Amino acid sequence: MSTHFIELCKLCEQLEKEASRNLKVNIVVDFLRKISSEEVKFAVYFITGKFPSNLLTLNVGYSTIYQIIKKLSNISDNQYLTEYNKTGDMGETAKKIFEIYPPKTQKTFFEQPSTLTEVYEIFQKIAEFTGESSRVKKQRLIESFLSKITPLEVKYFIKNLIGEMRHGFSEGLMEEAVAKAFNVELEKVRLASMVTGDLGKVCEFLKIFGKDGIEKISLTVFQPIKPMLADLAKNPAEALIRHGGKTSFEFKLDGVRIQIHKKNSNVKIFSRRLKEVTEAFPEIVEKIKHEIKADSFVVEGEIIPTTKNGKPLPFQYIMRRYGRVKNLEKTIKNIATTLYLFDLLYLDGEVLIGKPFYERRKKLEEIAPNQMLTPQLITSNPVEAEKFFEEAIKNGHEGLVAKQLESAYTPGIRGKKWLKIKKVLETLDLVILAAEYGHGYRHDWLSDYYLAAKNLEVKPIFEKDYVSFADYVEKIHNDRFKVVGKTFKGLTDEEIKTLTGKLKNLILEKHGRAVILKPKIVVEVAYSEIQKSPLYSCGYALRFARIVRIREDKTIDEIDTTEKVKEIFEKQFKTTTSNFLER
DNA sequence: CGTGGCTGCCC
DNA sequence: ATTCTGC
DNA sequence: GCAGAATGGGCAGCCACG
Repeated sequence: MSTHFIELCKLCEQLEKEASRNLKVNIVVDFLRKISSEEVKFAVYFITGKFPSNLLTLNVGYSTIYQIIKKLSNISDNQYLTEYNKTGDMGETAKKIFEIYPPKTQKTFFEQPSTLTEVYEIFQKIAEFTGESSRVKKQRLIESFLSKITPLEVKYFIKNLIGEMRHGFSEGLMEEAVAKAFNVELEKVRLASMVTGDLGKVCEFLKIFGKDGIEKISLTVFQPIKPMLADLAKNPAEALIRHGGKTSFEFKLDGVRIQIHKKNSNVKIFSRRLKEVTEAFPEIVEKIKHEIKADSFVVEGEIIPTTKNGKPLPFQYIMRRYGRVKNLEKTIKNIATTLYLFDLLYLDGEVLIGKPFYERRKKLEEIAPNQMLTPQLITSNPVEAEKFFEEAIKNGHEGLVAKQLESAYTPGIRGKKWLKIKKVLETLDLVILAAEYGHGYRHDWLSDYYLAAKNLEVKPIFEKDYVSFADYVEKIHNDRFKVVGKTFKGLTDEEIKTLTGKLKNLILEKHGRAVILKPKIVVEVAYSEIQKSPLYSCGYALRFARIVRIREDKTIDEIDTTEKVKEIFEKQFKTTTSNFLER
């Protein structure tokens, strides 16, 4: 017995309206119970709005969908904008538009509503189109499907295409629903979801084999596992207290987190989101094959970009290696990598994720050479811990990760067993030069801000001097300011609301959902690093910028300059990698 | 054949 | 990735 | 305290288009 997609859409509408998490879970529990084992995994994907990333890659985003909506309904940009501004949601906007301007339907006979299986097959086909004119084929397929279904189905089909559900029911609550629907302990569902990376499959398994089926799901070599996440701590001393007085500190390295699976001579490398990236790192594969003394294992670690001497390079360099297929050999010569391992999840037939961290680390030390291990210090002394933190920074790393010695590997759960402690840089005082209306629940507020520093080196401006919106904003202000980043983080909803009121009085120009502002509002901005920017005209950008507070006491003459931004950028790498700047 | 826009994924 | 918010 | 929503910079690949 198959389930109609429209039933699932109605369920999502209920979730959207319901605030209570418990009730949301109950609604989904009922749905999962009555659905067939063939379709239950599709329901899991469609409700959470996420397909396992190794299963389907659609290569369809906002832009494509926007074009499709426009084409099918034949509306203008302004009509779309007016409708979008009411909700800030693309799926809802399409639903409203199609109710008023229904697409010309191609159906000549009465069509049955689509089943979950049929809808999934559409997604599969979208993913499968590659190569020449694949974009057109994807687009045509979506167009023909959207013109056959109801506006409500359009809404959720589109939401699934972009993966933004906004109904407050994501993977965490789905795990609860699955546990409840099949009468299994939540922890067991979580574990199964983590070792398979596919909650839909777990659900299908439960449906077919009943509640005992879940015992059969366990870590398997070449089946990537969801990584354990860390919470934030302010400093090493706080981490010590939260871990009960004694803990393990490791350098926090700024690269890409990977897990490496090996069985006999076969090696695979997976990313944090379980994508296989083996091909990008042939030198790592060789190291793993020759330098680790075990036949089969799953290890976890970080690959960082380094000079040939092993000194860390900025994060941007690893991105030139990550996922690279073209010019691999040449890039390898220019950007070396260093692998640091920090965990062992499986070794020669034994699953270790339930074992305490200190035991896993000990076994890791037995099979891996010392220089391949993340530097570690186990201590109960806050002074020593602080020294270790300083040492990490001095060596060009991000800070420390504290790991509770007794803790099991609980992938996905952001608990307090692992704590990250990151270095803090001096803040910058910047002016808000432009802003954008937000999306979803923030659609009525100017919630995204362009941050700019004072520019002392003003050069003559030419008509054609800009390519991006940020450049245009600078031009409007005669280049007196330079944009160094954008942020939506740091302010509370109340502050955003109040600020929106103030900013509306400063509008110089409107551009779609963006506004250019008179330079007036000064904010103190924190960030984790200053990066080289190919996007902004001053050449620098803030990484992870967030507003600390609004500086009512400061005028725009008192904000920081691009010179200062440059100084901080250069200071960042002076101690470690002085020579990379010249390259 | 080069380039720009879009997408996915890393942090 | 970071931050805030409702449950 | 957890789960979810909102959304940053920047990299490579890939396709569309001139």
